[in-house]
Amino acid sequence: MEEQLDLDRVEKIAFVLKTIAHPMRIGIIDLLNEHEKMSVNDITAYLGLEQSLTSHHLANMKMKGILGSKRDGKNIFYFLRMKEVTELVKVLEDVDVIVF
Amino acid sequence: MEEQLDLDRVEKIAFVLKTIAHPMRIGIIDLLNEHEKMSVNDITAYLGLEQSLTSHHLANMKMKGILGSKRDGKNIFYFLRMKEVTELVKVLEDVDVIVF
DNA sequence: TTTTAATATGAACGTATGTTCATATATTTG
DNA sequence: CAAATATATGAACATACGTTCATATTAAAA
Repeated sequence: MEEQLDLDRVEKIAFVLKTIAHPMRIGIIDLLNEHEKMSVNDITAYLGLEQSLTSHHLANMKMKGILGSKRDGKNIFYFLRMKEVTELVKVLEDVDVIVF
Repeated sequence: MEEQLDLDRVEKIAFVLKTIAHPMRIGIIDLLNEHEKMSVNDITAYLGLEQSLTSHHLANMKMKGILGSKRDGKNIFYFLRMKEVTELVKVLEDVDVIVF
């Protein structure tokens, strides 16, 4: 029936979308979808970014509940906490878009 | 196997996510998912925004291929062109998040 | 053919976001 | 403990984005 806008609801949804709406963060999600957990170093290598930038992206997604992390010796391993985000990627996999 | 980052792919996916990652744009998608087509006036009323702001959001999503529009007299009706976006909303519907 | 209604457009502005760089912290190894 | 390795942090900066406001365009109605 969709009578009135549910602000909390749309804000929540937009919040998650906003958090993952970045090429490198999609890359991270893909990787963690196929690897269970992964060190910052390995993620950095895969993305081809600077260590610091990768770390910022990871911290951001962790803070917002998308990822989790666990230290093991010198390494810190990140993993997917909000598994649903892989669905988002899957939905858009075959969509065709004109990117600017 | 996920051996190397496919930049075009993640950029495409991020592009769509970025385009819809806003509370009011989620609201618009919901509305057009339940109504087939809708005038700017009605969308504006539903969202409780200024006419101009609604128009900007609509133009943005149209330009990027998410929406389409068709004039009928004084009115312009918008409709969903990229139907897949409703799936994105659906996936996040029941996720629980701490929004800041 | 002037007025009203519906919508679009574009400049201006503040805020949020992504990136870089330099440095800090933690853990292991020699 | 000193050095090396892995990661985090925070300031600074540029750019992108959302919003407002004033005005333009288009179509219908009076």
